[in-house]
Amino acid sequence: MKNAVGYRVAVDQRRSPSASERKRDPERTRARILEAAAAEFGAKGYAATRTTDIAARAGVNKQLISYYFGGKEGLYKELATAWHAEGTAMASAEQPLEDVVKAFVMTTAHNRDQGRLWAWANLSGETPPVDAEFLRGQVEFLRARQQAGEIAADLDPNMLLLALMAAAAAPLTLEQTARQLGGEDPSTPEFAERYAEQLALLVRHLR
Amino acid sequence: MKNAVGYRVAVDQRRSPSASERKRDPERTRARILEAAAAEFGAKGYAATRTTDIAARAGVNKQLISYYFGGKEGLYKELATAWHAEGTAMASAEQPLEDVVKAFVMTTAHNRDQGRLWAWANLSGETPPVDAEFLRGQVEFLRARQQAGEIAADLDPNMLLLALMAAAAAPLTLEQTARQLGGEDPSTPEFAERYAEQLALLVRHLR
DNA sequence: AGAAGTTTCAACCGCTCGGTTGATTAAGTC
DNA sequence: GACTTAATCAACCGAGCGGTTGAAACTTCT
Repeated sequence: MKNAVGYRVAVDQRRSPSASERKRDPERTRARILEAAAAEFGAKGYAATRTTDIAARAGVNKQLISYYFGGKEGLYKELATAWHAEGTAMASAEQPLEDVVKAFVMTTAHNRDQGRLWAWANLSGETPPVDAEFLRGQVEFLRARQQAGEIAADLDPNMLLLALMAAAAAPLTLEQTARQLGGEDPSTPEFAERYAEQLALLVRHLR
Repeated sequence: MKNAVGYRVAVDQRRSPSASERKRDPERTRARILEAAAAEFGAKGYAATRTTDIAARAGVNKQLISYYFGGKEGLYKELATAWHAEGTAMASAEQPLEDVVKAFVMTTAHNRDQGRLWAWANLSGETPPVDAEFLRGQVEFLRARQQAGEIAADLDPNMLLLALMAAAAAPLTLEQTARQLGGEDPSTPEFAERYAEQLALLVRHLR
């Protein structure tokens, strides 16, 4: 079982009091910390995040961060090296490109914390937690769609993927500029919906 | 006269020794600090930047940051509220859209520090240092191009601008992902050139 | 040249923050 | 129920960082 952040949680259930009412529950604590950390790191970036804030949000003592993850950095790394499963799945099918792009946007719209983490990592020069596997798959997908005549032949799949990913993540990565632009809040599901629609429209013009 | 960062420098020249050989030169010092700060803030973001590093890079004593800018935050704000002149100019003409997009990419390719600063600001939730004026101008430009039949009628200029800006800045904001993608260094002028070409190609398909 | 003001610097200060320590409490074991 | 082990917490610690201080070095003015 995985929680929102993608971590194993409460695997074995053999003790009497049900997991939810136990006073001490390491799995739950771990999960809480991870969730809080994703939110904090996502919101402020690694350097500006305070371990105290993570602990407070998780409702636990800050020492537990060291206890479970070996400190701030360990916690961050755990977060960074672990979400692969989520996004990877949705790729590679024979769906039309526009649907894939739409899904892309909606994925970033939920999982905002993950997406922002990815953006932070990119800016700070870390190798972001997206395996090359996934990227290659997406490029191949684009190439296939191109061969199928769904994308103009003069476009380089690599470059196109880069542009599309950036565009899809724009409501996250350029949240403030987006807000300046339309006056509305780009973090709402409604905005994501409309934006996804527009991007889909855009790629439809690429054939 | 303005230096690379856009600040007034060496305004009056009435003292005997030429500015370049003076031992003490407040304008030069200010300019050096600003340049170093842009590089450091751009590279690591506000929180992770150390004033010591800025001073070292500028080759001056760190106290001068307080002396001239009232501390780290003052320095940052100075940097943030000041570059308008640069980008604003290049907009609004009657050029074809593809050329504008190309120029967009190339602008981010030079001025990397400024662009990264903008990206950091966006992520950290500050209102980024691009005045609404400029953005409105760009939207109007897109609308005009649309009316001229250069862009499909079903696209919303606001959304399109957001997507295009994100895409144009991708080699900056998604530098690491871009590197993973093509194996090559996305910070080189050559890459920017090719990427700009591709984006231009892309928008050409939007009509 | 000498005074006055400006610019620069080395040393220092206080605070914040991540991490550690050692005690306390709950859970599992026999 | 005693004993062992795991989980949690409050208090403390040292490093690192941004900022301040006070004096020295340079410029300008008269």
